[in-house]
Amino acid sequence: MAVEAFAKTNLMEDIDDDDDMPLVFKRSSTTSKQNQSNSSSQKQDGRSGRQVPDVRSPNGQSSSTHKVKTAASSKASPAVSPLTNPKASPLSSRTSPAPNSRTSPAPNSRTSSSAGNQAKNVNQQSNIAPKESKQVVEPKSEPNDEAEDSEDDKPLSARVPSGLSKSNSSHANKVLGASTSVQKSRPPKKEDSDDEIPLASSFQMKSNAGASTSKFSSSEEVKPKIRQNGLPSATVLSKRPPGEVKSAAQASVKKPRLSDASTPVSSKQPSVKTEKKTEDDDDDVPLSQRIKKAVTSASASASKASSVKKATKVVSSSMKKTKKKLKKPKYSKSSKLQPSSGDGQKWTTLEHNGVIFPPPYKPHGVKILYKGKPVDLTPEQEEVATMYAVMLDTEYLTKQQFKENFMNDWRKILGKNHVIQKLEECDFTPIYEWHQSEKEKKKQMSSEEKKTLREEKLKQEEKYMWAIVDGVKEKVGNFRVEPPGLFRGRGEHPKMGKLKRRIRPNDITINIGKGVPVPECPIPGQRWKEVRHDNTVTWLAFWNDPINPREFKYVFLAASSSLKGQSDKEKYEKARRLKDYIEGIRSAYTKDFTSKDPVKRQIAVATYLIDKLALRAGNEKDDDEADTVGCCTLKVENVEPVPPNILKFDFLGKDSIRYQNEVAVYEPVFKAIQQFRSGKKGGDDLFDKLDTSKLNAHLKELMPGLTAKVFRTYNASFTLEQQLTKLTQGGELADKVAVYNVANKEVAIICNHQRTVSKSHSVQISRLNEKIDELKAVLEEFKVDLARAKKGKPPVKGADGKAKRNLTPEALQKKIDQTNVKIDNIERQIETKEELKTVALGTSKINYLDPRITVAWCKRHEVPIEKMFNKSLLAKFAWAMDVEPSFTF
DNA sequence: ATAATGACTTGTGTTCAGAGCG
DNA sequence: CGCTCTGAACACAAGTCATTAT
Repeated sequence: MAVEAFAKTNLMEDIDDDDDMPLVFKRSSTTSKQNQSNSSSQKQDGRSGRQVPDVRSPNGQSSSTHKVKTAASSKASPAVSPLTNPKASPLSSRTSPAPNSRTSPAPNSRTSSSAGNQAKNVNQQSNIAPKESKQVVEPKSEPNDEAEDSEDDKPLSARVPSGLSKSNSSHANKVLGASTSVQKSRPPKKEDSDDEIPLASSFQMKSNAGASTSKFSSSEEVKPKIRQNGLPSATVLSKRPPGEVKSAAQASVKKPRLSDASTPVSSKQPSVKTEKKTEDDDDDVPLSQRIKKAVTSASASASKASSVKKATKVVSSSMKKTKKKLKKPKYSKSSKLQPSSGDGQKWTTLEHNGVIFPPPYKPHGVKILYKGKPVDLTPEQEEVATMYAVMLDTEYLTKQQFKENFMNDWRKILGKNHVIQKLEECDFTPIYEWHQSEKEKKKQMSSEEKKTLREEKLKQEEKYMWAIVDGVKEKVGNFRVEPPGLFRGRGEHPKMGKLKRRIRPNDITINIGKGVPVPECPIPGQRWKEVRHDNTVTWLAFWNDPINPREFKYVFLAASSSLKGQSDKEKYEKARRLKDYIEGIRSAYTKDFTSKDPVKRQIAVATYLIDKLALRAGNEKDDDEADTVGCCTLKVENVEPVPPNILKFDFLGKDSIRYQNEVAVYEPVFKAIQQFRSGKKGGDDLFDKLDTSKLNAHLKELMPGLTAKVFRTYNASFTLEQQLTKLTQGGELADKVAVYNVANKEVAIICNHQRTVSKSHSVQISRLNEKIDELKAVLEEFKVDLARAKKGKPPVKGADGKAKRNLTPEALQKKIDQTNVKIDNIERQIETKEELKTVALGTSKINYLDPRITVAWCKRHEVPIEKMFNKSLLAKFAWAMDVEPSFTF
C-alpha cells in the first residue's frame, strides 16, 4: 500500500489529482432483470382508500371538476396536457387545472392557503385553456407509428408547453413538430447558429474546447473527436445508440474495467500528484475538479464565502490553458468521475474518522405539572418530557396518534406506577417556556459569541467531515449521529410520536478500508458494533433505525463527492438513453392498451401513466407506514374516469403530498381504467395484477437498465431543455434567468414538487401591495406636478408641507416613467411570489434536471452559471461543468 | 414467486447565516 | 447599522430498486 501513503500526503495538502490514467468511463450497468417485491399485500384497502377522501374533505376542497377553474393552482394541471394528442390540441390537455392544494393531513397545513394564488393561476390557465376538455378526446391512435405528430409520443413536457400556447391545434402541431425534430435530430440549423454565436462570446466556451474535449471523450465515448468546440455538427453524434450498445456490453465486461481503471488510478494518482505542480496545477486540472477543490479548501479554511467566486474564477481562467492537456487524458482523476466498476466495487481505499455523537443530555430541572402540581422526574424521564414540551406549538400535538405513541413510550420510562398516568393531566408549559427562553438567550448572544461557538463546534467536527476515498479527500454527508427525539413522520404516520432513542456506538457498524486505522470510538468505554471492509458499498457507517429496526440509517459521502457524482451522471445518461427508446416504448404500450392479456394491459396503462404524468412507481407499503400510493399502488378510488375520456386523479403520494390532476387520455386507456375498476371497491388496487417489480422487469426488457423512475428524470430534463429552447430569447440577464425559472417551474409542476406556504407569505404580499399604493400616490403627485410644470406653475407641496424643487417637465416625465417601472417590478414580484408559493423549484434542480442542460444553456447565453447553481449545486455538479455549449439532452 | 433485506435516491421542513433594506 | 427576510445548509423521512433468502 504505498499508495496509501501517497494518498495521505495528498490529502493533507489537498493536492490535485491529476493522474495519468486514461479515463475510462463506463457505466456499470447492473441491470439484472428481476426483482421482487411483494405484490400481494393489499391490506389497507378499505381503510386506506378511505383515508384519502376523508382527509381531503375536511379541507373543503373537493376535487370536483369545477375546481379546475376555480382552483387554480397551476401545478397539477400542466401535467395533464400530455395526453392529448396533437390534433386534439394541447389545450385540452389542461382540462383541469387541478388545484395543487395538498391535502395535508400532515402537520403543515398546506391546504389552507391556496386561495391567493389560485387566482393567478386561474388567469394563467385561463388563457391557456379555455378550451376545455372537449377536444381532448382525440384518441387518435396513431400515436406511435407516426410518432411525430402525435403528441402522445412526446413526453409530457412537450405537451405542456403546447398547452400553454393558446393557439389551437395547428399551432400546437407546429410546436410539436419543432420540438420533435429537435429531439430526434440533434442539430437542426437552429442549434448551429446558436452554437456559433454564443461560442465566440461566452467565456466558457474556450475552456471547453480544449479541455472538455478530452474529458468528454473519456466520459462519453463517442464524442471525443467531434466534440471540438462548438462545431455544429458535432452534436449529432451525441446520439445515444453507441452508448447503449456499450452499456449493454459493459454489463458483462465489468470486472476488467475495474481493474484497469480504478486500480491504476488510485495507485498512480498519488504518486503523480505529489508536489510537482504547485501553483500551476490548477490549470491542468479539469474544471470540475478545480471547482471542487476550491470549494473544499475554502470551506475547510473557513472562508466559505469566497469559495464560490474562486471556483468560478478558476474556471474561467483555466479555460485557456486547458489545451495543453489535451493529449493526455490525465484528468481522469478522482475528483473527476471515475468509472464505476462493473463488478460493484465502489472504492479501493477508504479512510475516515467515523461519526460524531450528540452530547449527552443535560438535565434542566424544570418541572412539569401533573394535575397542577410539580413532578420530579429523573433525567431520563425529563429528557423525554422535554422532547414533547418543545413540540407544544406544532401540529403534532393535535394528533391523537402522536400523543398516544408518545405516552406509550414515555410510560415505559416513567414506570408502571409513576404518578403520571395520563397525558391529559400533564402540563408541559414550564419546560416549553424554559426552552423558549433558552432559544431567546441564544438569539441574543452577540455575533462574536456566536462565532466563537461556531468555531468551536467546527473544530470538534472537523475530523469527521472528511473521508479519503482512493486517495482523494471527500466531504462526508451526514457524519452526525441522529439525536434522540420524537419521531416526526409525515402525513398520518402510525408511528408518529414514538421515542427515537439515543444511538450508541454499539449500534453502529463502521465500513472502512482494510489496513487503515479504525476510527476510535468517541465514547469512552464503548465500542462499535462491528467494523466491515466492504468496498462494494459506499456507506461509511450505519445503524438500525430505532423506529423501524429493520431499516437502516446510513452515513454516506456528500453530494459533491465523485462517488455520488459518478452515479448522478450515470443516472442522467440512462435517462438520455431512454430518449432513443421512448418512441418504441410508447408505441408498444399503446398497442397493449387493448391486449387480451390483463397483465399486459395493466402494465401498458401503468407505464403510460408513469410516462405521461411522471408518477412514481409505487411500491407496496406496510401497515405501519403512512398510507400513500404511487402508480402501481393506486386504488380504485384514486382514479375517477369521467366520460368521455377524462381521468381524475386524487391521491396522497410520497410524503403524503396530495396529487390532484385531471387528464384527458386516449380512449383505450380510459376504457382500460374503467375495466380495471369494475367489480372492485374504492380501496382495492387499481392494478391488481401488477407491482413495481413486475413493472420494472418489463421495462428492463424494453431498455437495459430501465426502471420506472427513469421516466421522471427523462421527462423532467426533457421538459427543461425543451422549455428553455422555446422560451429563451435574448434580452437582459435577468430575463434569461426568469426564463430559466419558468422552465424550472414547469418541471416542478409536472413532478408535483410542492412546499408549504410560508407563514409570512400573506404579510409579504400585503406589504408589497402597500408599496405599490405608495408608489401610485407618488405617481399621481408627479402627474399633477407635470401638468403644472407644463403651465409654468411650481409643484404642489409635498405631504410634509415642504416645497419641492422645481423640475422641468422632462425631468418629471422621467420620474413618472421610473415610478411606473418600479410599480411594474413590484407587481411582477407579487405575481411570481404567488405563483411559486406552493411550488418547490429546488427538488427538481437537485434531483431531476441534468445539470449539463443548464450549463450548456448558460454557456450559450452567457449567463454565469452561478446565477443558476448555488455553491452546493456547483460542487455537486462539478462533473457537468465542462460540457460543450452545444450539449443537448 | 414472494418476502426480506439492503443500499441508495428523492423530498420536505427547519435552522441558520448573511444579503439586502430602511 | 441594526433588522428583517431569504435562500442555503442541514436534518431526516420516505421513496425506489436490486439482491438475497425462503
